[in-house]
Amino acid sequence: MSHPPPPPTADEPESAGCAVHEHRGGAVAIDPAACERAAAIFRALGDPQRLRMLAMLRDSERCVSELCHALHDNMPAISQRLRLLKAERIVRSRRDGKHIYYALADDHIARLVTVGLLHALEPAGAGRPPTAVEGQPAITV
Amino acid sequence: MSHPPPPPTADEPESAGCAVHEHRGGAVAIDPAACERAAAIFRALGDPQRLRMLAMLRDSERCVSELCHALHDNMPAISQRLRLLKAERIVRSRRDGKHIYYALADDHIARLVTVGLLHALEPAGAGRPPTAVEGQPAITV
DNA sequence: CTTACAGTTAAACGACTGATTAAGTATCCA
DNA sequence: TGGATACTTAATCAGTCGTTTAACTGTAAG
Repeated sequence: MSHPPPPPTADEPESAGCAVHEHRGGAVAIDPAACERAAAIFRALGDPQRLRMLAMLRDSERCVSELCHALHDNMPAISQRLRLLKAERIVRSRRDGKHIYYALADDHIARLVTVGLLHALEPAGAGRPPTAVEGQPAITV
Repeated sequence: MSHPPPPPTADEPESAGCAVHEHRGGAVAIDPAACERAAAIFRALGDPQRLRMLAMLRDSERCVSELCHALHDNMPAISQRLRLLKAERIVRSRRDGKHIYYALADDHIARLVTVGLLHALEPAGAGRPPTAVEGQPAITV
């Protein structure tokens, strides 16, 4: 009792209240806005149906009917997913006559989809753990 | 009316019912299990709080108290998130006395986190669109 | 202008998620 | 053994997400 957890104020006090035995410097220097945006992208990728769709679009652009047929789903469902993906600027759309063609917005998305799917295909602990020693060079992306 | 959309049977008929004007071969050859797994990973990354945590763990392993302090959140909340991440085999845990240290499970996760955050930092359409012409070499990851 | 095709939008509803509070487990030290 | 620290688990509950049905918009063809 007697020390309720401090409400999430957005500063970085090294004061008491949280009895951590021994702190490293606390290099939290992560841009919150970037986290928010990246999480939104990941969340949009975090659905099997949407991911399948994106995996298809990675190869080439497709119109909605094609996606419907390939994914065995009805048009409103596909359209809703496309709308969500477009709102996150993950896909682009282009009209051609009666058809609307969708494609990935940029290469980064394609890379994310590919890396994710590759990881999913590999055995459980394929990439050896990053050895957790601080001071190793940053990941080269 | 008069042609209700076929219920999602799990085969791939090129029969009628879906009036697509002109199909490409339909190279849907995406492993559904891989999609499911990859989507699960993306979904786990798709939360700002969890992503911040993973961004910290990318640098070095941390115990729960450290994460609580750095992220300004209470322990059960952190613990729940860690549990979820561990269930998806995204983080590993190691006990040392009274403390439990968490780290990323492997390099792939670190790469995904890094790529996602980098993309989020860049301006809107930084990676030029992948030109959508089929036949270009596969993305080299 | 009317019909058919291609796609979007709206609204309702069930399922899942995430935060919170409280209680429980595990390890160390005196 | 008792207490304190470090962390986990359980249970509740509000908010969010995704699917579904139906209605609506836009384009081309006759």
